[in-house]
Amino acid sequence: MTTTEAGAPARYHHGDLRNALLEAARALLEERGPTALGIREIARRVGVSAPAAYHHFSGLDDIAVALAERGFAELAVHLQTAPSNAKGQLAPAGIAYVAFARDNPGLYRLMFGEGFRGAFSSDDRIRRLRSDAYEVLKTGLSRRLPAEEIDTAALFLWSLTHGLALLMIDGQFDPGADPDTLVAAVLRLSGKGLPTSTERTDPG
Amino acid sequence: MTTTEAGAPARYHHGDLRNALLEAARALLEERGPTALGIREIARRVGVSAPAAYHHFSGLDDIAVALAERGFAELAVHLQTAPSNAKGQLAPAGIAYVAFARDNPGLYRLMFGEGFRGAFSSDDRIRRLRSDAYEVLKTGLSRRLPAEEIDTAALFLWSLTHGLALLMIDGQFDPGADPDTLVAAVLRLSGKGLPTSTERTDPG
DNA sequence: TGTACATCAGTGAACGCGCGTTCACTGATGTAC
DNA sequence: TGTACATCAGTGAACGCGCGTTCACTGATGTAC
Repeated sequence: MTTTEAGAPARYHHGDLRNALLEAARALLEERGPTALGIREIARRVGVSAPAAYHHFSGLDDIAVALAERGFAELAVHLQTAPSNAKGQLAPAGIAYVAFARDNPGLYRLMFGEGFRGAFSSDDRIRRLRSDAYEVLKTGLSRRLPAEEIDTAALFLWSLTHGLALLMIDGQFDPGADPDTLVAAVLRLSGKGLPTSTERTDPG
Repeated sequence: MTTTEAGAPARYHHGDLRNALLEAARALLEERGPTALGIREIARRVGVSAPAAYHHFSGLDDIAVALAERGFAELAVHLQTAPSNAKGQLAPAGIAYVAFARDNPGLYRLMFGEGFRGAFSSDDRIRRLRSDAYEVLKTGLSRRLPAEEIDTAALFLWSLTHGLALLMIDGQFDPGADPDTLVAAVLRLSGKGLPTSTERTDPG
């Protein structure tokens, strides 16, 4: 009965093809990036013909959307289980956020539309998932900030973590020996502000 | 003699094809994104055969690199001429940075590798340009911060502006009536820090 | 001032590729009786 | 318990497309004498 496990010899019906396709797609995503996502290559990796995928997805865009959905769901779990998030501290969640992106760079890029901008912008599922994530962030901030500052603060935090995550996975700078330490140091500034800063904006 | 201007009737030699190709490529970039960059389409827009481009570029990757080079050069000018940057204030430069990305979203994405990750990561010109930009940022900070804090502060600022720029050009949130005001408000937090923040990191 | 010629910057045709998707099909499964 | 049959989940072949790039070529340009 373990024949279904490892050395399963090409049964006609796969049994869990939808899942298998998504997993293969995800591996492809991490190996070659969102731009390289393709139905034929995904099917090839699963050992199935390309048209078989159409019994489970309406097309390539649909696969991309499903991957992004999984990504957002995982990210949410990741953030909610970040240590001491419950105490109202932000750094642990920020560190977890960046860690997720570093662990799943291809997926993270896909989640933000790379390669599928057209498909995503017109898809309500994606829009919903992103705004859900954003609401979680705002809720976290609501414990610590007056209502009228929450929107700006949330955008500030999201920008910082999103930017840091992307710069890291793009390899845009030398992360030093311990990337996590660097992330923590940068996030610490989000509480302290830049020292001796004196920016003013012109009135008018 | 003005025949060379507008209604120029298909001369065999173009005269300034390299430039024309880059400009057409840039328009394409903004219309359809880095993923849609293609030699055939670029040549088509200029009204020239595709192989003609090979007299000026070694291939598609080379065009992308040239575009990114122009982008970084323009961004640098944009930042250096930001109002009151000379006074050591950071907000104007930050606002200019985000404005550049908003004005050239396709180009900005390309500059950070979208669609040409492979080509860019192995290209020294790009690497050099990015680290040049980063040095400019650090120099700006050196007027206001002790040396040992500059690296972290620079990464903090770059992450914040990069993230904010991308979230804006991706249309990830409602920018409200005046996007510039929102950007200014977010950047202001980079000096103040998040109010009532008390994050600590565990020792060990 | 005129002409031969090297060089430069275009051309159209073609190659080979891999893609997403559709089609008519067939093998496997499970349910009704 | 056995059998007919609907349904589901695969298959291989094919379509049409657009791409990057190469090739042999030709028209235009400019320089040497």
